[in-house]
Amino acid sequence: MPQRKENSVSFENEQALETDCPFIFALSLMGKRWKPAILWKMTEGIHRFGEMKRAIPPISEKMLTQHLRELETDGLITRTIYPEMPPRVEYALTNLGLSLQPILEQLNTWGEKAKKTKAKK
Amino acid sequence: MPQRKENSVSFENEQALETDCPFIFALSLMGKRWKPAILWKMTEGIHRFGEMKRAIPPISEKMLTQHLRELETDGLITRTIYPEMPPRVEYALTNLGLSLQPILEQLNTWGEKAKKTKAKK
DNA sequence: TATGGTAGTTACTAAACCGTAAGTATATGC
DNA sequence: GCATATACTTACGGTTTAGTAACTACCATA
Repeated sequence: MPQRKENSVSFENEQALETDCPFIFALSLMGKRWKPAILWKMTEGIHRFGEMKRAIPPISEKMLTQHLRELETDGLITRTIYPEMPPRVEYALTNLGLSLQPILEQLNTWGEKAKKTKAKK
Repeated sequence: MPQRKENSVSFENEQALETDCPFIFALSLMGKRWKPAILWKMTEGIHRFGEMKRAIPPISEKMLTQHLRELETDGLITRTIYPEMPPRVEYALTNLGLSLQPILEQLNTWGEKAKKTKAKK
């Protein structure tokens, strides 16, 4: 879904970095654009497309769909369709997604500290 | 240095996200492109421009400079110039930068786990 | 028959990012 | 006088990402 040309230098660089550094691989899964916000909201108990759209105001439907799909194929969330009318689709964190939570919290705390440090200057 | 047009929607979205989420703010400081790799190498004792260039092979000089500058203005590293010939410049982690280290390690561990999870499918 | 609600998809365009290659300054060694 | 070394800077153009707006499908209700 990230529409890369497979022979571009950027593509090759990214491959190389992700291959020999699990940390960069981790960031490629959860560190992109709206993904942190989505994961955050999910830990707060938000599970449906429409709810997320309202909870993360400036996100567009396109971006929300795209990121949810990627999180799904990367094994961080699951997607369950309930064949009702109007349709209902629910997203839930997998064990892998859940195991990220404590790290998210720590980075959050670090971010607060960094913000203060920066503000002082 | 991230050359944003201040009236673009992307710019406004990013501002909004960083303002109300310290986590996304944190990612904006250390989660971009080559920054993790740079920070990683610095914790391993690499302090000079040329060393980093060699330690992170596919990085270009332009990107290395750009990221070092951003890390500096964000308070994660310091830059010290020694007026010698040929010139010598040394980079070091600040306390804020150092305090990131345990989190980097955890994300690294998580990345390894995620990689295995993905490989199984 | 028209409206509303869910959960999307698609085409188009604007913005941001990244890599390449060339150039800067200074001094030492050959 | 030319190459080498360090640590950059700049212009340019291609690549990638993000946002907008319009559109889809299904059924229930008024």
